[in-house]
Amino acid sequence: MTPSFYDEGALVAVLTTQPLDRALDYKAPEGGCHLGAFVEVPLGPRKVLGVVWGPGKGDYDYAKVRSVLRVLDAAPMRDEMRAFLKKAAAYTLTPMPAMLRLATRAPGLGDPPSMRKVYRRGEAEPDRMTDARRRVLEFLGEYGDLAFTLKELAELSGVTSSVIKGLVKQGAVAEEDSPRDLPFPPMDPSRPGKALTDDQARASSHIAGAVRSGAYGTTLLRGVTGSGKTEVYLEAVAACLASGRQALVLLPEIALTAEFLKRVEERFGARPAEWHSGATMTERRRIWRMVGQGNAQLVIGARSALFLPYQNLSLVVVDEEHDTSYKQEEGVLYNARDMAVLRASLLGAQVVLASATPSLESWANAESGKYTRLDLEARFGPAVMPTMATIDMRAEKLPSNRWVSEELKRAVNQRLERGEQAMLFLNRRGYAPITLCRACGHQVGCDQCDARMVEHRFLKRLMCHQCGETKPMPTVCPSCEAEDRMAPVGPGVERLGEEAVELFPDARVAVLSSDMYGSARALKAEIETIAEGGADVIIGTQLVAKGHNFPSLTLVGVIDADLGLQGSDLRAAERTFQLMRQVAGRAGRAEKPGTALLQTYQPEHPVIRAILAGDEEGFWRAEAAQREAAGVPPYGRMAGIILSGPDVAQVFDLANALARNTGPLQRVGAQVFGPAPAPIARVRGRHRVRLLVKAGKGVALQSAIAQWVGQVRLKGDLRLAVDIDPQSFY
DNA sequence: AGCACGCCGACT
DNA sequence: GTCGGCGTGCTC
Repeated sequence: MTPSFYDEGALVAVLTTQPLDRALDYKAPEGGCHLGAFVEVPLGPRKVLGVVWGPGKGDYDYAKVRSVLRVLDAAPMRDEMRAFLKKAAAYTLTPMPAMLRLATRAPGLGDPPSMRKVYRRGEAEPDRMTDARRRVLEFLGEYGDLAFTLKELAELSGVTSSVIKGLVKQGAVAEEDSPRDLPFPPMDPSRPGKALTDDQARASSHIAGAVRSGAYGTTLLRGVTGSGKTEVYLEAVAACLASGRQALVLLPEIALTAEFLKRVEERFGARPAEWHSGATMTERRRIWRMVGQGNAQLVIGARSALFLPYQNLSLVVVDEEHDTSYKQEEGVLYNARDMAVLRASLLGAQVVLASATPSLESWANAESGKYTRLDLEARFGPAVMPTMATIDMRAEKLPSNRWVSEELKRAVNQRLERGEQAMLFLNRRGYAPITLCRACGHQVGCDQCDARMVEHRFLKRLMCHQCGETKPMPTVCPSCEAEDRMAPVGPGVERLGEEAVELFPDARVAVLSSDMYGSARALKAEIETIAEGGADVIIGTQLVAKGHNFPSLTLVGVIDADLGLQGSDLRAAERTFQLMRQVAGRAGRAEKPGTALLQTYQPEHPVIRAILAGDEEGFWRAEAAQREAAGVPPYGRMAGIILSGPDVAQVFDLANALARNTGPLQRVGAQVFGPAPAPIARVRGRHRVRLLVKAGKGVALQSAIAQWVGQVRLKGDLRLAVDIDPQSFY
């Protein structure tokens, strides 16, 4: 049993955020420290953040052991959180310091609570009363004992700050210090929620009961778009909050919309803590501290919100659980959906995985009984799932550089006549995916990566979708120097937008693509304007499929339904199925029934047929059988090893050395494939080589991989990253 | 991660 | 002779 308190001078092991491979011994500071305490320790000439991780090992020259400098003003990290970080690190093969960095992603953790001056009504009366002074005092009188900042008070009472300063001097206004990081307003779970159908009520009371039980459990909440998944899990959140415990709702970053937050605010009467990449440093610090003090009951956040220091977390909702953005693809490679389940299992908390189109992993876990499955079949309100049909593009005789078939064009025109919206979906950003020289056939590629550059006419530049590098559109071929022979090949949303303007001259056409707006905020504002009727024809990439509501949209045309089917990715079929279902789900959400038309060259393809038939169970079963036969996830295990460095030969030498010495892998019956150049073989000037490891389901893959890659030493600028359960195979 | 130490090329 | 390149190693 580890002691939970260390007296002054006792040896403690401190895990720091510095990339050392183990915790270092320190002496406990004056006054001692708790296990899990956030501390500042000396490391060489610097002071660094750390956490008291346990008793010191005592294997270091005692004369050299230094003392913890101070204990920070934050609640100690809980045992459960330390266990979570350890298990997550072991699972993802991430060094502990990197794991701790994830859990301390807020600035100024060591600072004392930051204060600011606030102003309220004072005891005294001013010597002379003026108009401006009267306005200030009347305003403060109206708000009783509330305090305001100088800026707020000046603006709200319509005076300059010097008037207030004058009143302070005379004691008519009191100036006091107040902590800058204020608690979040309490949520009120007793406010009435939306009326639930029987189906929804059953689901929500099941989850609420599980939350109250205080035991771990995961529920897969499956429901088509508009079936009321959000209402159901918000009721479970209400039950959790009502019992005085914390709840977390994870969303893909893009789905963290004002629309969603408004619903939450309406349900609980106050704004929850919002944790996302756009949050300012001040907001981050406030949320981190308040979550740790139990003064933020509900957090709505993107994946990293899972690493906040909750005190009594009892429910984690992972909305759109199939969304690939839950997988962090840089730095610490983790899947927030899986880590949510891990954290909850250590806590005795409930997880709700919500999706219209679950991942095959979650579907299989429900099939095997690891998760409880709840289905919401009835669509909320009068709308029904859209009618779906394919358009066989083999029969179409489209002129070159045209992508919209006659049939789709007619369908769009029909909607326009009725004053409804139509959407053309194409999952390709930019104007054209390829820029080709008509004289020599040269394709313009990125100088830093091996990716082709994509023309963005909107930006008047070529862009690399791998590294973001841009360059001006060349007028002379970089290869054969022929003049004015560079031509765009293939469709992108911008080009499709041009075609739509020609085909539908009287319609307002809007192109929605993530790179066309300066910020996520601007993009979300634009989506809202369009949803409210600001456009007749919407051209969009993948982002339109995620969570947003277009009430008068009744037709979705998928320009290239085959796009996701090619390629070697084992999840290609699943992705296409999910994306098509989600896009189709955009149509006809309100009173008007919708139609989805899929342009395809492979109308007989099993995935396309499954989408049309709406036979989801059939699709999952067929897909599951194929994956089981191939021994791939979720019926087998995989890991990717990405080696990178500035010199190709060196990177390949390292990869070959690994591929030759697979002893630790063979002992567990795992196979290695490769080395091969990664699909994008060069990114930002670094060459990338990939090895794939495949193993049986019950295999201790991580320890075998750790032993295996531990055989090589990384010299110079070579990097090795292990990706457990890779999502994309890049 | 930083920062020091140390071992080889072009300068005063 | 030395200034400085960045490869290697250490931090309790």
